[in-house]
Amino acid sequence: MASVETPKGMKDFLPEEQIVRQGLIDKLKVIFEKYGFSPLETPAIEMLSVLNAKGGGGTAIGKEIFTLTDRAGRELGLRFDQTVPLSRCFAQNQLPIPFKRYQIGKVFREEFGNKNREFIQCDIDTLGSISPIADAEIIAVLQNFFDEIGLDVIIKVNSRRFLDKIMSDAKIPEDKRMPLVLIIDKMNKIGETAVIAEARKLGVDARPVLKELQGNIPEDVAQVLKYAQQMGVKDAEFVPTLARGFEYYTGVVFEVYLKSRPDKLSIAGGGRFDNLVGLFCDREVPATGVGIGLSRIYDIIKERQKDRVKTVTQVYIVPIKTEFEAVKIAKQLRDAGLNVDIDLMERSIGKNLQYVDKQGIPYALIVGEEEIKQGKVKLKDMKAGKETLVDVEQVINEIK
RNA sequence: GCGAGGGUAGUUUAGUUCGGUUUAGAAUGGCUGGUUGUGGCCUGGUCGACUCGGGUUCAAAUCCCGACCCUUGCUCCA
Repeated sequence: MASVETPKGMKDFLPEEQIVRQGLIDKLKVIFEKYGFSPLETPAIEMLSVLNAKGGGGTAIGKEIFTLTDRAGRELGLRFDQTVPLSRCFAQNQLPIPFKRYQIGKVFREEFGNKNREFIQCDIDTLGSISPIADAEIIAVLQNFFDEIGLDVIIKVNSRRFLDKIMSDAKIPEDKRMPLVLIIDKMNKIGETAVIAEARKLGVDARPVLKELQGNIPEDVAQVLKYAQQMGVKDAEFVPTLARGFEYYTGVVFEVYLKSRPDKLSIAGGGRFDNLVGLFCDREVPATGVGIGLSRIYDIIKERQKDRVKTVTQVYIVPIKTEFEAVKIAKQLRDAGLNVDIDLMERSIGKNLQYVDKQGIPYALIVGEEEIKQGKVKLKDMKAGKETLVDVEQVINEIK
């Protein structure tokens, strides 16, 4: 027998789980489209040079890219996010601005911590606009989605520009700024003392920077929050130590955390990346967007999921020596938009009902010779245990 | 990648202390029968495991070494 194992960091999602995950995706799509974002799909594999474009992923991500080589010797890599491919795609095509798109797909990172090396990211981005309304819309989408799935979150907002200005005012050498930003980013996790200690290891005195951070809310963040509130956002707030790891961010940045676990992993993150698209073409294209960590959100909500559904089937047809008539009834129901399944195992009626019960299918449709004679079928509500003799039209109305 | 703890059927697990008393036991699950006009209960049968490789030994799931994988902390990020 061939061995059965999935590669490190890759896993299967059985129907029971995938139904939940797809439900989340469906909700996201509706909201994305409500805000005027259209679907886009880019390849999972990109030229390595694209993924490695200067400033593309930053130093941290460089080593995390899954790389491969095709037979012609071309150096390729699996996308580690969807923002870099988006920038490449936009630069390659003549697209009108603002270009608002969403993309839901798998991204890959060969990370140390070995957990999910493959995970789903749901991205929305707006290219071509410098308006704070564009950033506010992104935040509003986040609020809308997390409200809908019932997660209590906090949306932290800050500005890279603001951080950079403080750094340069404090005369932090250019090459130390990014590392220092990353240390400050850990503030709410490790605390101020540890941040100062780590910065000292870097050869930098973080104290004047931290002091400056206590100042007023930066103008760009204020603008975005103002519009966001007008759009109904209530959980967003200015957090001066938020920074985010990618180097390509240039302005406002935001990150979403569970209110109950604000020091844990973020479940969505994004911001302005006004220089990224410019790496792939001659003109400057301002941009803002967010990546939502669907895999992580699923991990959170799966624990509160109780009666888990194992199938999407709504009604299961149990023929009793009436297979020929039954398949036609299945077609009628399917044409009416129902999810219909029919016995393929030639099981007895008892075994069929056992199967229906175990799968959690809400209705069984018993199609016997007696019913056929009357031009009817017997609809069984599995939960209530009640049976009614009805015609096919009524079945459709009942289940819908 | 580093530190710590683990790895027994699809899943949860007994057995590992102190090598032999076990054809590795159970529960749950899969298939199937009791039950070709009625499921959830009951009951019979059946399927299915010691992560891999080496070593010690008369004898290894059990002890030793190595690899791999998992969990957790660090790290990183969605």
